[in-house]
Amino acid sequence: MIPRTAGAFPVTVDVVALTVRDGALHVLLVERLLDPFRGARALPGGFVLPGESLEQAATRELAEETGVTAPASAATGEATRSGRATAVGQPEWHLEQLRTYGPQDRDPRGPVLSVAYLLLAPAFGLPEAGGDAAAAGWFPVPARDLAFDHDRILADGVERARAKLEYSPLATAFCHEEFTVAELRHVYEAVWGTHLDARNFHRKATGTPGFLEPTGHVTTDGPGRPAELYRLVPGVSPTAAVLHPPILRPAERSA
Amino acid sequence: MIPRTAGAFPVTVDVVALTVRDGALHVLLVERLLDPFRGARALPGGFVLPGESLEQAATRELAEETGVTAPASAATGEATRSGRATAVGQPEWHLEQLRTYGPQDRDPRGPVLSVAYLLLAPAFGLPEAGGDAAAAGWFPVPARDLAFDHDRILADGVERARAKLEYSPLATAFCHEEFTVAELRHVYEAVWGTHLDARNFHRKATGTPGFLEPTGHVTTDGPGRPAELYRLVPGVSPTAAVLHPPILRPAERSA
DNA sequence: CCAAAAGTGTTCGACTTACACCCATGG
DNA sequence: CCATGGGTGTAAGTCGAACACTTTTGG
Repeated sequence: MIPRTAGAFPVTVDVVALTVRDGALHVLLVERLLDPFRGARALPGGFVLPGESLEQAATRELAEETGVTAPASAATGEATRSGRATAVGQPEWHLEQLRTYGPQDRDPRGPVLSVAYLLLAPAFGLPEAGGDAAAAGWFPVPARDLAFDHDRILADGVERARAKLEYSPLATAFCHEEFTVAELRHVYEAVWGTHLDARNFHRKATGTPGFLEPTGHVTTDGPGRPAELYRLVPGVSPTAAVLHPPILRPAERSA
Repeated sequence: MIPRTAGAFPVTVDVVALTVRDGALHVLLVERLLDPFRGARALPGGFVLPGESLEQAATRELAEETGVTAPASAATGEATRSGRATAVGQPEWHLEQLRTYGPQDRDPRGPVLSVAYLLLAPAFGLPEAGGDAAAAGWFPVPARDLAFDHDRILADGVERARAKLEYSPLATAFCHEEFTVAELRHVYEAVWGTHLDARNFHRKATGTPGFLEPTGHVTTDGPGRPAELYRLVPGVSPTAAVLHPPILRPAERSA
């Protein structure tokens, strides 16, 4: 039924896993144990196996290479799968398709198609490396000299994350379930690399409908007045929902 | 070198080709001559051949099934290929990757990966059908009961186009090289399905930096004062550039 | 009491909107 | 001259930026 002239291509998934640590954006990278690019750093990823969906392949490769796993019981949206990592910090995930690269001129072994995914998570520890990779770790963005065309894929993933912070509740994907407005603001500042006015941000974030819901709890960390804790309004998808009005980055409005 | 457990997947490209005709958004559809879904309407597309890039496959399938061709001499951006159709109206094209679907549960013949592309062009006539398709034609959006998962792909493409009109010069891709402000406004109105105030739109469009450049020419079509002709500022990519401030659709600002 | 962080009120300027008004052409 | 569409001026409302100010904790 499928024409004989049609090519069949090996397909890989590569995951741009981003988090905010120490006030800066970090990406999850592995060191390659096998050729090609042995010893180089790369995005976690690998070949899609027969019978798998792309998202299944992405979560499987992430588990094999970095030890981060998500149970199959996770709630799943249209283009988004959310899970809870059973590894260390038990953070929630948000996985979103980025774009597809190839198949020509990106792998020395021959034509390979790669479907890139963007994963956003709060900071958590890395349990172990495994599979075809060693020394999984968080590296500050931008990272350089990655294997294959991963420099470009990383740049595309970071740009997507930056853009989506503006008009979606995506920033909450970098926070734990309950968070303060200041923690949320630190996410915006880290991803955009800008400084935001704490007062105006507080009013804007709490005033945007469909975004933040107070939990009634407070934190008393460090000096200063205790902050109220918020969560994303239940039922709202951090990757699919749209904020009105948007949270614009300062440079945006230089007309 | 590539592990034997890795699957190899047939890969197709499907093109969501949009244009504005008679004040409404239309999509280019073909009638399938072969099973599966023989006789059903579908997006133009087909299998990627060995040695091809995804964009090459997209333009080849478009040419085979609809007769619309673009020369290889076209200027090419990062994720965007622009061409000039040699068919009838000689319009410029803008091709942009949409997203990837599959490989499971979308083709009765088995797992098939499909990379969807979004093509935007000014209205032009369709020369002929060919290849595995007949009766290529423009159909009003939304279209229903398309083959495979093409209903969803079309919906994703239309939503992408609607969103990108706001913050990119994408609307100019639906116009010929020189166009009036009213023609540009009709594009926004057709894609969004809204009415815009002609006076305010004129000021906004001509006042946004990096968007419109007067050519010095005028049109004298029909009654009324002749309109000045504009073009997109040279060197600006309709798909990649960002407008500041954006052209927001009216419903957007209901806070 | 003081430092520090959370949260509120207020002012100013930029932008959106609605619409009055003028301009230039065909019939 | 008048209908039609192109283009500009202007005033009211809305929103974000900047920042003074109050609140609530720890030392």
